[in-house]
Amino acid sequence: MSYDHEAIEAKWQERWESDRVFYVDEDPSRPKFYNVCMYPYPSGAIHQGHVRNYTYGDLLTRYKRMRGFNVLSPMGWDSFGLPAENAAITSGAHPRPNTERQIETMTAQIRRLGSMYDWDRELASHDPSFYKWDQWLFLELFEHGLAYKAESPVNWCPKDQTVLANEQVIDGLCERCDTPVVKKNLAQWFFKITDYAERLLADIDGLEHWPERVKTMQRNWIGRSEGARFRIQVDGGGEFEVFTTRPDTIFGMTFCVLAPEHPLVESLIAGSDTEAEARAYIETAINASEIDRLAEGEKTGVFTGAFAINPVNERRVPIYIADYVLLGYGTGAIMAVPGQDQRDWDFAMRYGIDIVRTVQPPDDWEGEAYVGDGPTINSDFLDGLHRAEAIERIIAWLEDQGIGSAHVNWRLRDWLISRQRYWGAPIPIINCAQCGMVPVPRDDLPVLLPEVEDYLPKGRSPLAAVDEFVNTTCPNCDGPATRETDTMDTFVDSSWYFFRYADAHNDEAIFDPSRPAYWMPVDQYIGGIEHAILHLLYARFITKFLFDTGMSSVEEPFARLFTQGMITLAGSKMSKSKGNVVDPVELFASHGADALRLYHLFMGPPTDDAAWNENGVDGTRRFLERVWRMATDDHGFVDRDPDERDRELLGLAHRTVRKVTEDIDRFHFNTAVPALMILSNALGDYLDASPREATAEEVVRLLLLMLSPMTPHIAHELWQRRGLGDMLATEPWPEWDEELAREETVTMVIQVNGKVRDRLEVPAEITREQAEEAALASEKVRGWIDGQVVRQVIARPPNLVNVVIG
RNA sequence: GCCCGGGUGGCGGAAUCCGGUAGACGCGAGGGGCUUAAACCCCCUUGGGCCCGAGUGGCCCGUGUGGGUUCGACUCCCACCCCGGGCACCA
Repeated sequence: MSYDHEAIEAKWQERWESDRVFYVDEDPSRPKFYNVCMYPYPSGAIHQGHVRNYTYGDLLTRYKRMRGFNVLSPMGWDSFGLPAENAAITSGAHPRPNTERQIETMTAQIRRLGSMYDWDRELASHDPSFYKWDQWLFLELFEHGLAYKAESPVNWCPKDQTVLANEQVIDGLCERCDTPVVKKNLAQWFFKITDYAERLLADIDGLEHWPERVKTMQRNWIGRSEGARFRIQVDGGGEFEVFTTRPDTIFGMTFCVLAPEHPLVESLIAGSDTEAEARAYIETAINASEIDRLAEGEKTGVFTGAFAINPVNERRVPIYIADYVLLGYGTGAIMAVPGQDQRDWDFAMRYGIDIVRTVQPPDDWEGEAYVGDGPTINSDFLDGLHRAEAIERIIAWLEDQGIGSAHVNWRLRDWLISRQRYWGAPIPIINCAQCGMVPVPRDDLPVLLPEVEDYLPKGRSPLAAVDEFVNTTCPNCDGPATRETDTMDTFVDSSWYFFRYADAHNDEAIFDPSRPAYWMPVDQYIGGIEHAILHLLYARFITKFLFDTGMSSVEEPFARLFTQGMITLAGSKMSKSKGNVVDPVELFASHGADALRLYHLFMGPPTDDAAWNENGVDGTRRFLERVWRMATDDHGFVDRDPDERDRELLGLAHRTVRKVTEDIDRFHFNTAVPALMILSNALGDYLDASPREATAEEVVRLLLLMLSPMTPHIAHELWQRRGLGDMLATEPWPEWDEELAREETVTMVIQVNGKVRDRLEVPAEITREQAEEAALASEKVRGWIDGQVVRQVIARPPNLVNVVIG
């Protein structure tokens, strides 16, 4: 190791910090660039995923800075929530000191990477000066009718002992610990994200610079369905409402199905012949974990003993209970049309229920339920109409009868934000026997999270056991009252923290709107794909809410989103639990931050998962060693006029500037790095011959400028040593000269019938005629043509000529 | 089942957007130089097969499979297979 990375890296990290190179303020005279990497939760040590993330982020910070932008790149800590709390429990330490120690360690490691931030804006969500504004935001939402408490079946993780948002349940398992989630009926706090469903969906179209797959995932999650809602009478009294996307098939309704938890069920089965059977079925269905319930298979159900009246034809149809109907979607009850729905078909076949087709399938139709379009049949006044028209007619009819109307249904459900865990922001509500739910006055914020001895999860919030926290007085009537003891989901913190960076020390307000008005939207947001739905959807929702209340100047928080791939080793994601981590801290010591950064940039397309190669960092280190040697060795420069070799090398250098610039702009870092390697290899060859000082000097200068955002420490050190300046970071990004970048000769490929038969060195400005002539004059080509007719000559000077013979 | 990605040497990958030299660059491997020796460093070879007069040589095959379009296809179109991810009894 010929260069001392430890010394150089420490030196420059110190310099950038003491010179405050990356600390910024609003500056209307320059274009702004707001660059944010998703803030990490303080796990205690950075891993290669962080390194990848921050390497990309820092490259962009430095590059955009050199391109003349006023770049804000802040850093903070997602320090509340389950991961931080579980980490504390594992280590036996209290969450607060444990979290703060971990933040310290990670801060040092992030600094060691040489990635630069405006640390003056650092924030941490467990800090009362931050979560005070979570509580403020909660009150805003509450007062706008967008935060409410309701009892409903919620997802409960038995291991973490808390409820989870729908978004945190993956395949019926807890997102955090993979424990099967069960349903519980609990009174919980929700944010009414469904009020924003329409806008959250529609505005996805405007997110031009978001990955298509993230947009698709959000669209699916929001899940808009158009159809109708209408009421159905129960024979003998009572009614229920159904939602359908196919009201045009209503004449084919031969039974109805209610979800096992549907509130009407009890009165239907009470005293019926099948009561015992029904109760047993409901018991099983409700107690089944989500994962069992979702397993697609035989449709099962039980007859309630009651009948419903089909409103269009007065037909009496049986009402069943079946767990393939979900309480949480639509109305929890359906009209079943087996002729036009495969699930209903399967159910009808199993229980011997009539099937009436209401859409004429094609003549060659051999399937079961027909879901395609066709003329309506067996449907009285709808007969002959196709789907769109039939839907319009039947909705008009339902409206006339006063029993239903057109309806848009959403898959998206309200965001459950209360958690029965210690490590979060207390919900700022006081319950008073006289006044009901009373918001904590804003002047009394923050509601401090009490320091407790016992913070272990036990099925209800640990705060409930703290009398001095729970017992308070009502802000309204001064009578005795109790506090809410649940804490807020940590995703509440991350849904607005990027606004706070713009005005991080404001203790009068969540932020002064004029400050994020300068920085927002985030120009580049970088993070993992795992946040495609949860965090990004919540952040979009809260941004829209802040927009509506005049706090935000933008409706969408993130103009460009970049989702990086995972780092894998031996085929699986690097993780401590799998024991296959490669510790970045060890590599800082052995190879240096620059070599590690460069390897991350080089290893593959940033969006793709990348397989870790243990020798990869050796390779990038070797490259940096060569750059070091070339820039520091005495090469015995020759005093001579520039010749062909100089022009060629300079031309390559300018072409490299062009390529690296274009590649960085489109996030193709993995091809920008090889371009620099090629240039440095060419420079090496050049220096071995009879180098001319002026040429070598210029090429090294360009090389260092381009390396500056990628491997900043070594680039800065060499820049300074060569007397090019004192602070490379503030130099402008190099321009390329098209004239110099032009190649004088190129290799022209000669094909015969599309196969390469010869290669000629030709001037770059060769004309079509000259190219054709040269091709036909080629010895090798003439050998192939020999005796055959040349039918066509396709010339694409200066790269290719194809001679078509035969 | 539906919706996104993707399939190229021993490995990561390049070329794919916009059809025109497939395998850049790096890793690994093999050979050689330097060295008492090793490390470092440097040089050469490295998709598969074949031919000869052995060169600065030539031919054939080759980008998941099968078709198609084209003078020309890793690239575009159709069908299929496989891998990864997302959604999913959503009415």
